[in-house]
Amino acid sequence: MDAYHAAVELDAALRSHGHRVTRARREVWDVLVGADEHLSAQGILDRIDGGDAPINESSVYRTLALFAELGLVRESRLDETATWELFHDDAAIHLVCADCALVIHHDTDLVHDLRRALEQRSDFSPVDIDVRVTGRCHNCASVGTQMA
Amino acid sequence: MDAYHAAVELDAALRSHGHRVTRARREVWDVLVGADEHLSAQGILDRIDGGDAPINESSVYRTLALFAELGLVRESRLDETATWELFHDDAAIHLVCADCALVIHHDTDLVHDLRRALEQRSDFSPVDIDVRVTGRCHNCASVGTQMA
DNA sequence: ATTCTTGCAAAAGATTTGCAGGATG
DNA sequence: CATCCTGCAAATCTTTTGCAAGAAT
Repeated sequence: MDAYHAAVELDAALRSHGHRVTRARREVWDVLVGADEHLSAQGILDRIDGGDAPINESSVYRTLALFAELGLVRESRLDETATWELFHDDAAIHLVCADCALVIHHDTDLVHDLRRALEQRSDFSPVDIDVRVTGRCHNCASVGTQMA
Repeated sequence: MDAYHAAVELDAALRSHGHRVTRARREVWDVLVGADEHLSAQGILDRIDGGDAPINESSVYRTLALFAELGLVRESRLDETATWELFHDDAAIHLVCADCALVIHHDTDLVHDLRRALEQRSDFSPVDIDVRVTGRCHNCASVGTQMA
């Protein structure tokens, strides 16, 4: 998503629900659009500080809550602190290295399989599927092997 | 797992790693063995209070951290507060109702499939797979239908 | 102009930590 | 009896909230 379309999307999403377009919201949005990873509230703040005038912590939280409500972002609680990323409706799952905390995005249609399987249950209608795999990335795994 | 075997397992796990068997650890363990759901630290405390002398909050946290380190329990962060349950190496995934917060445990070997698929990647060795599905349970889904 | 948002500071809630006394091996 | 654990209270950290001033429509 390029900057122009990102801005238009934010604008439309906000206005169509009667919300105002403010600097805080644009800044947070820009950071999320530019991020290749999920970011914590602090991570977002840090990346905004690098720019011009700072945005207050609480404004970031309020903005993220609003974005989530509008379906623009998704909140994860993979770790002790919450993180956010742009919403994307794909089959990505997260592979988290237990040693170095590297996060790999991995696409697999097993998520779709799982969704299909769940949809056949009469007692639960799935909406959101979140898969987190903990393990060891290539680097950390090979370090462990050398020590053995 | 009956009470006898549960006690023996805890005893062995602790002693084999040089840790002592204390009342706090037994109490927390008993609660977890008897629980049919994941419990928060507070939930564990509440269930202990019902018994005899109370156990301190911080002891519960320290105990849970130790249990997790020994692989006896698994910590989840499905919600804003962490919850714990006995470790069980099965294919259970969690179905969480977005409306009433009901949690359904669902067994599916798609988790094993996913593990197998991941093990073929050269760059990541999976250890733990955690699947959380948000959606609507039968009850809440039918309420939504009636309103439409 | 009106009402929505922000910044600030304080509050709230969960989890962690230091330390002295008590329990365990 | 030497050391590990616990309880207590205070600290820490993330997230939330009230309120007056500032910005957007």
